[in-house]
Amino acid sequence: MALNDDIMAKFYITTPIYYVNDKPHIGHAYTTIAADVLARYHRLIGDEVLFLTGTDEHGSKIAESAKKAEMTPQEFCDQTSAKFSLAWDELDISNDDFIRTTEQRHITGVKNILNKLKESGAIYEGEYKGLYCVGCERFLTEKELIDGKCPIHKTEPQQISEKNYFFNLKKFLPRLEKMIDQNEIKILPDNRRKEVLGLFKQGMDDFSVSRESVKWGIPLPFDENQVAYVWVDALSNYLTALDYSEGSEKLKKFWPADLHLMAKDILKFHALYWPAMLMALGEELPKTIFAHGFFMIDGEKMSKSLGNFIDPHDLVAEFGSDAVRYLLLSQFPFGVDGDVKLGNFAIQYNSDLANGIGNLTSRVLAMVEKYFNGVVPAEDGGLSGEVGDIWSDYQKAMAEFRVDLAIEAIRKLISIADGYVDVNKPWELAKSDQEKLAKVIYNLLEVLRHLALMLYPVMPECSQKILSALGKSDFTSLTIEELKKWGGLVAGSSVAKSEQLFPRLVKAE
RNA sequence: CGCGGGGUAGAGCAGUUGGCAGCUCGGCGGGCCCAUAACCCGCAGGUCACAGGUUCGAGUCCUGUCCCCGCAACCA
Repeated sequence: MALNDDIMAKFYITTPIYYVNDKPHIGHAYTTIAADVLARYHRLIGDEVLFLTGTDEHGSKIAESAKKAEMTPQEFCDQTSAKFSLAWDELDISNDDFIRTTEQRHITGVKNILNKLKESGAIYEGEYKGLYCVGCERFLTEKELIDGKCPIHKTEPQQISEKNYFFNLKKFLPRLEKMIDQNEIKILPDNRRKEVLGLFKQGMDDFSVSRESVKWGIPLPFDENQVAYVWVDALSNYLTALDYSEGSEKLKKFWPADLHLMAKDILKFHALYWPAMLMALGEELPKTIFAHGFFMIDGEKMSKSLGNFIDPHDLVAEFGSDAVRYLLLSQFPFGVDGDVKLGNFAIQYNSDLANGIGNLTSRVLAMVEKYFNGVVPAEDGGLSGEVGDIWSDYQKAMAEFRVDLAIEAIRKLISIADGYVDVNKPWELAKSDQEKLAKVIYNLLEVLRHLALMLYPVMPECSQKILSALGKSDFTSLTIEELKKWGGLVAGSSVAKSEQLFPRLVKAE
């Protein structure tokens, strides 16, 4: 976040690119929604945002899957990649770009990167030794073997070695360790940072950047018989989306990335391999790498064998996009692992969204209608202090990428407003004190405006509905300082009733 | 002794630098009638996994023990 709110900053945020060997599931959605919330928040505070997501489409697994589906690899990728795009549309994801590793701009960029790495001397030739199964046409690990044989073909794999190119990771480790240790490159949450620092102590080997046996990939520019190893290919997307080359305007404008967001499983690649590659390239390192946790579904790990992957599409169909975004992010603190009980979704939907946001909006707008014919009746500052405090909490949370705490702040604001109604009893004031009634209603309306603004990153649709009921739907031209200032609503302007934001779900118990 | 995370109210989780155990949901009791059978207040419910230790004081720091879960096989 910009320390100085009146200077417009850029904010480059990424999700991992998702591997198209799989359909989008709730885990992909979690990462992407979180990124979207942060991207939208940064737009709200006036940053120029580049929010990137996309799909990772190379590798022998893809080629195999395509074969099974009787398609060319490209057709297969087109089809699955489209499923991700569609899923993100359904969830109102506001990504500015969607990169696919089979796109020409990516292929060109990766070749630029590989050439540059080669020229810098970071890449050297070596031998990759392993157990190769002819039937599978790939290397197997020791642990895949059953009785020393390939579990699929029941044959003993051959011990062979192929020529490979390696990246000289070790050379960059001392400098990288120092930078991470001194938080020049921030790794969050803090326990993940410690985990990464622990890896340095265990020691790490150079990694291979190419494969000879894989055909579906990007050929090395200096050796056409090899294709780029999946991580070199995939990680590069953060640069190739900026048209990585000497004179790229996008690169100048947006690099380095402000935030690489991902789940904890691929932290190692982002915290070690990627920065080391960037050092070799002579590029700046990402400012922050944030690895969030995994979740379990009803106490069980998400896995293919258990078949408990959830399709975000089904959730959206049941609760709506806004609610899914809210519910997923409010299950547990952002960053740690947590358990998601699906049965709680409907309960929480009713308590937080229907009874909370929906009902508050409804009761306030109904009172304006009833007591003042839908006209903002006065101006007052009765709740400005409380709202200011909530803004502080909210912005602090967002600056620390703690989306869950931002939601917490929103909940608190709703609770304040509900309590304010109860204490002031507008229905009694209507009979005794019109002047005070006008002020009370004004304060509630103004709270609604602030609520809607804070809601915008998390639930854009609901936010828009509230703002347009208040006649404030166009806020993009205003700075955050202007927006969050108390008194945005002017006496005499008219307010519409809103449709039910979150219809109550009938408990299916 | 592979590395790491964790065991706090019926459920899901917070507890920052040690200073009176909190939040949400659920349960029970009251209040209110503007609102989506919504809202507000109060109550009950915890030996903070266990055993030691440091301290005026430990959920928090130290030592040990037990249990759960990740990482080496798909996977955010």
